Amino acid sequence: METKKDSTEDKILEAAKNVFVTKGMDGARMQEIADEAGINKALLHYYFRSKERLFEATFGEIIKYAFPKITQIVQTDGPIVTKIEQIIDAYIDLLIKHPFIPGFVMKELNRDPSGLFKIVVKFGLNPKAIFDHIQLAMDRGEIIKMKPQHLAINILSMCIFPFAARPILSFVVFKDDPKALEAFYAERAEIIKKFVIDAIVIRENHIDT
Amino acid sequence: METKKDSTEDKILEAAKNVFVTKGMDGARMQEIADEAGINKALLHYYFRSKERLFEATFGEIIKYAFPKITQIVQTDGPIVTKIEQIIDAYIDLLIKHPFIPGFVMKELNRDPSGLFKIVVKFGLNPKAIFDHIQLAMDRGEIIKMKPQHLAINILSMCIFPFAARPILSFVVFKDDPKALEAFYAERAEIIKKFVIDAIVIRENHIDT
DNA sequence: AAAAAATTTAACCGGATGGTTAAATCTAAT
DNA sequence: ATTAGATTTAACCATCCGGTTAAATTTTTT
Repeated sequence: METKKDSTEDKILEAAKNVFVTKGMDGARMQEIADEAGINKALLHYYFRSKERLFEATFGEIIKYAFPKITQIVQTDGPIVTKIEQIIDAYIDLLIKHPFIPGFVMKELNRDPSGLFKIVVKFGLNPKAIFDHIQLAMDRGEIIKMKPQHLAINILSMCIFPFAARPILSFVVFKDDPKALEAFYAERAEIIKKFVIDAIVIRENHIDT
Repeated sequence: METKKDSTEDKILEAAKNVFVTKGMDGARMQEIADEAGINKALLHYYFRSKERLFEATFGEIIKYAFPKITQIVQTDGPIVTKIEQIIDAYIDLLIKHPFIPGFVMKELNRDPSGLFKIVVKFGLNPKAIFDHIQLAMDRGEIIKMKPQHLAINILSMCIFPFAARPILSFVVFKDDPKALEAFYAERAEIIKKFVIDAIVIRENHIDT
């Protein structure tokens, strides 16, 4: 199941990713990572001196997929509805490819939120720019008015949560029917897009607050 | 900050709740729980023989708040829109009182999904009944049509996710302004209700699929 | 071929941690 | 007052685990 270069470092990072994502930082064992990488513990420390460093390297690899470049999409011109659709498409696409990211990121950021600062600067996250953009579209009358944060979180919630709560969905909603679960995920993009648009486009009988 | 009977067992459960919720099963330390309960480790094992048992007891206590009686609300008669509003109100109310439940539950169910089975039977969770109920309302033309699972998950997502992702919201969106974050949470119920209703009520210019 | 780097083996250290134990002390019920 | 249960103290054990080390072996580079 290897993907890129088969170098030992990559094998380690790949193995670490698997173990850390399923077990978390606390639950992960260096020995298990070594086993999964097909090497021994000594070599593991030979490459990454400590569990801490290995985790940080792995976390960095994973977090890349967590915050896609929505800023890029937002910066283009065109109706905001189109941009929202693009963002939803991009996000769901990403999450279907990396379904375990949300759970992992939320778990670890809850454990130790200190890493958030690095992430924000590293990815140049600028939520304010996005919120301003949304606000502008609202002022222009493109969509109904609400605090931009609420709209953004509403969209992100519907995209991310179903993946973060995958075990619950899997067992409680789709009683151990993996096919049905995958089909559900595949439908999400279209569903969310329609849902959001129906909620925010302005119509005659809209009670605008 | 004690609430109910000040019995030792309650003190332990209260302390265990705090520690387990913040540190998780793996990260929690028996010594820390004993300290937090104001007792010693020996007495801790005197009441709950092992960490495993203590965790299970605590988890049971916590999980009670995770799946509120939406079934009750659903079973009443009246328009489904009203019921949806009641459910959102109930859920947000609950989450504001217990903001750390979502993160904890998702973390632990991800770590060991085996506990889900017990929960489902214990609480008599019957999602199918809910889905059927939604489907019926759709067939009656009360709201637009979509797979009931999507509607339910959309609503739950917008309710739960902002709490599960609290650290991200706190730092990235409301840069260390706790007041703003609390205000945001307080607004959620109204926002979600309006959002959902605007998305699902039938209007003339609705493109019904 | 020689040198350097990568990898293995296997043992070990030390600290943290879950759990136990035995004796002593305190508290509440009989 | 006696007794049983609750609680403390303090030491202890076994295990797990992150990390180290030294030597041997293999692979790669020069």
